[in-house]
Amino acid sequence: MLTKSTSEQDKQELRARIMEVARDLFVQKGIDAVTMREIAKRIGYSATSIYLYFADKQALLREICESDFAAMASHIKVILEIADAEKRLIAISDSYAKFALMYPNHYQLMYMTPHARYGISVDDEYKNNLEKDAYFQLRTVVNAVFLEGKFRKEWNDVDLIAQTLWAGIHGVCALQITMPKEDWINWRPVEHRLQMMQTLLKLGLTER
Amino acid sequence: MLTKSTSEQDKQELRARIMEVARDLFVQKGIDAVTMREIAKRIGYSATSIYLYFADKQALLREICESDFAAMASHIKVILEIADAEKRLIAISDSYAKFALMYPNHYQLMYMTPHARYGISVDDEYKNNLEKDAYFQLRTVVNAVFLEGKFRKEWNDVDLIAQTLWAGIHGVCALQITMPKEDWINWRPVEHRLQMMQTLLKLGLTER
DNA sequence: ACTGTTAACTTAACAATGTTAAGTTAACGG
DNA sequence: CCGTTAACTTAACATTGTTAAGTTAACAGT
Repeated sequence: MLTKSTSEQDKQELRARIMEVARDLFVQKGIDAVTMREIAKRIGYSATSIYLYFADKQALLREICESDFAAMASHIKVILEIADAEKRLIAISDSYAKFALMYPNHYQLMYMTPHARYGISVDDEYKNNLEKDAYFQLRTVVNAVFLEGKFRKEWNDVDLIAQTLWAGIHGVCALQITMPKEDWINWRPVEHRLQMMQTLLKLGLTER
Repeated sequence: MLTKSTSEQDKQELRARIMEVARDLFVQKGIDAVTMREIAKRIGYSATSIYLYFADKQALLREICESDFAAMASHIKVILEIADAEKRLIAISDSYAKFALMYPNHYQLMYMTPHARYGISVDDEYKNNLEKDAYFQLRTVVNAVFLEGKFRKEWNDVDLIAQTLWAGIHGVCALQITMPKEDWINWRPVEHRLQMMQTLLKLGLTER
């Protein structure tokens, strides 16, 4: 406002700042509860300035989502270094859940918001990419364990296995985020629920 | 509009009609995308008339949710007649998933919307009630199976078991609803994923 | 049949929202 | 130092949830 972001770098920085502030607000108050004017005030510009950097609110949201998908994948990526495939699988599941519960609102944007409704569509760059696609990471690890012959014979569809594992962890996290303390349910600690889910899935997959 | 709803019965009917129409719109377009004026137009009254029957949009939403919780519980209730406890458990899980996938938008309102954010809080009448509380129904059946000694010894916390089972089924359904066809995931049919989830959980819970 | 009274309903209005169009002004090139 | 352009702002619009102020339908009593 005092000075204009004229250089390419300044513009990129301002763009990034808008995304940061917007994500914080989205995450804190919900997408529809955040106004463009509020975002603008926080970055010290007028509301309409945002439209110089993003086509509209939806586009802003979409970019935030994409960047969060990447953040999650990079959060998980270190796991892929682990040598033992089975340990890798446990670790990736832990890591996924940890991300979900540490950043519940990011997670909500990414995996609990009906994408079609908000016009979210992920760029191709994020698909089937070990760096940027968390599902692909999981599938890859599941495949490694599968190739080592660690699963019961009846489980021979790697995609099906990965998707079921995903659903299990997602279910625990999503319920925790949606109904964190509905008093009529005698909730057990989310860590216990996660632990149990992992154990059940593992027993079902591997024990003979 | 031509005639006024003066008798108690007329008023109740109009109230119910508002809820019906509003639910249809909510599930079809999302809560925030539906305007009071749109609901009003469909019932043939002015927008402000809705406020004669519901305090505000949030209150309307809350009542719809409550009524849907009851609908689900009643959908599940017939299951409780099944004599064999283990079969009852399978059936309740099938029935839950069936409801979720048959009425994805109801389900979304009920179990995938952060309740706090929309000020949803369920009336006491729906809690710990075998007629109206689906979680309580599940917990009851889990308890019956537990008392028959069908679970492995290490699983001795009935709430924990029920919550983990719930999370498993919920995870499959919720992912299906949120990302029904994201093309970069090689989705297996949701029926297969459900089947596998149930099998894994059962193996983990019962097999020695 | 008329007339109040009341409760059901409508219209008008408000502040707030996303977004566009029209103005300003800062910065850089000459 | 001036003119052009791109960055930014102000003004404005249609739409939203909601409230306040009006209208009118229905029923009760004469």
